[in-house]
Amino acid sequence: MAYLILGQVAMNYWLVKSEPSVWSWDQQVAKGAKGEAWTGVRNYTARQSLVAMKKGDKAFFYHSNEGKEIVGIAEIIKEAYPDPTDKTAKFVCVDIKADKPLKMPVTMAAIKAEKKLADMALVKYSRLSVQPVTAEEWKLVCKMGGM
DNA sequence: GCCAACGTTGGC
DNA sequence: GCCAACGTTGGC
Repeated sequence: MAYLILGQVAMNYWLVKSEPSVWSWDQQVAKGAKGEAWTGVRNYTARQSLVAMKKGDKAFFYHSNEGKEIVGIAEIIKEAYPDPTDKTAKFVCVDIKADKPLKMPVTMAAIKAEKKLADMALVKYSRLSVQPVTAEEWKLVCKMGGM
């Protein structure tokens, strides 16, 4: 059932992945409140999530390949618009800013070890770079991250 | 560095 | 529209 908080639909939660050698959490933090365009997504499943993102939604920031851990929480500050780096004009991007780091990064190993997180897209669809996170998953990962 | 998973491309 | 070949992602 959908419910309302102060007249707004409850926010949605997401997870975005980046190889830290390409774009890291620290680089995201350095961009501050004005954030940065999350470009380069070239997968239609991931695109669906980008389109569904609303301003104010939160997203886990995951480091793939190196680290393999959720390191921080980002906030969507601009909803989907055409990705300027996409010559085919089919794909979109959003702008995100760093919100806050997790006190303790939550590793892929820790997520796999937690039975309640077995259905996370991060585990089931390991190649998907932008994905939804349920409110239950969000809460649990935050707790594991010392938040 | 390997390779499984899986999305995309292109010949038919 | 099918499907084999190919390319990419990302965990290990």
